[in-house]
Amino acid sequence: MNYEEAKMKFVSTWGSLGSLWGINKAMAQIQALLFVSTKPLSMEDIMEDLKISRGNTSMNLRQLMDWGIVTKEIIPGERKEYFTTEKDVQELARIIAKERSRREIQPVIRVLKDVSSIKDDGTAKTKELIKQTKALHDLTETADDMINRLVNQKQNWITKSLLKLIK
Amino acid sequence: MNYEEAKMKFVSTWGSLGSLWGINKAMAQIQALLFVSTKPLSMEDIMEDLKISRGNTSMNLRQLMDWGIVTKEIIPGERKEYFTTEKDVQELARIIAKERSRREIQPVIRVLKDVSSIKDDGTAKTKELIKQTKALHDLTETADDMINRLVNQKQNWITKSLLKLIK
DNA sequence: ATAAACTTTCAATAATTATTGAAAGTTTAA
DNA sequence: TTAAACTTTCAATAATTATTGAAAGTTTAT
Repeated sequence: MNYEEAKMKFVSTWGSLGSLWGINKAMAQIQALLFVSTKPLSMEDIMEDLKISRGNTSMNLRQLMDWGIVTKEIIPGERKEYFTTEKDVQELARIIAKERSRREIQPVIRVLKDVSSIKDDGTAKTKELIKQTKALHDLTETADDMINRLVNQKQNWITKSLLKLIK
Repeated sequence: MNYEEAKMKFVSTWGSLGSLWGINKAMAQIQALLFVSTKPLSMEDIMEDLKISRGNTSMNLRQLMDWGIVTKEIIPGERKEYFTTEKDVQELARIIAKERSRREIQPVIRVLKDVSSIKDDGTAKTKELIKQTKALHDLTETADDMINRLVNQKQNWITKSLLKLIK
């Protein structure tokens, strides 16, 4: 496997993994491309390499910037805008975890709280609904909290946490 | 909010959250419905409650069974098949984490390993590709391993882990 | 062996989501 | 102020994914 093959394989695999962290294919591929690039890339560069349209590139770059994963780089003397992504994997994990929590997990926690707070009318089915949604609420909230703690220990969080679990 | 409203709210929220754990809406809604039901439900029951077709119900129940989340319940004297879901949230989390790891994370880890193992031809771009995919490989592998350790401590894993992290 | 009761399969269709491309918008240089 | 260089927007379209429903398949009771 040569450089180009390996790069394409990485970009497309990372792209199809997008669903795992809740973003679309093009968005994940753009991020992957920037992630292994030695220098900032222009919109032209990205369009050409991934064979996607200008509009698509523009929209997905904007989304990546909203996530805080990609930043605009101004190169003096150049008219074009250039883009780079966060290169540190741990910082990347931190940003992604935080955003997913905010966008998807928090709203669900709120619904679970509402549903599990309905008035207990004494029937078995109401009791079951309350019990089960409460259990789900507690699990979701605790897991979310744990992940946030983990990722907010900026330095080497995974290694540290793992050590604590093993000992 | 009365029982029916609360139940529907829970089922539809959990359904739209399906994407978070990598399954489709109907599948997540069926699981949600079983999760708060006081008794096993038949295909009829599910179709009626969620207003989805027989085919859809059948296919999604099969998938839930493949995941190991839902099981068939034979009720003596009854011709119909009945279904129940795992009711314990921690066991549920364990199953989901394990399946997602197997289905999605492991294949990606393999690709990252392959890509990061290409021959270093000395160029800056090859060095960058190797370095970055190796970092991603290590992060992904360690995170996956950590999650597996966490969820395999069947009893109260979240609480225990959290305590270890706080102290 | 037959038929009723039930489940599965899968081609057709619908719904959703992503992508394009061209027009409108913006910025910069002269 | 003009025009070139570039980016954004968004309606139209394409691609993907989910859903239906009816025919085929299976099981059970008689």
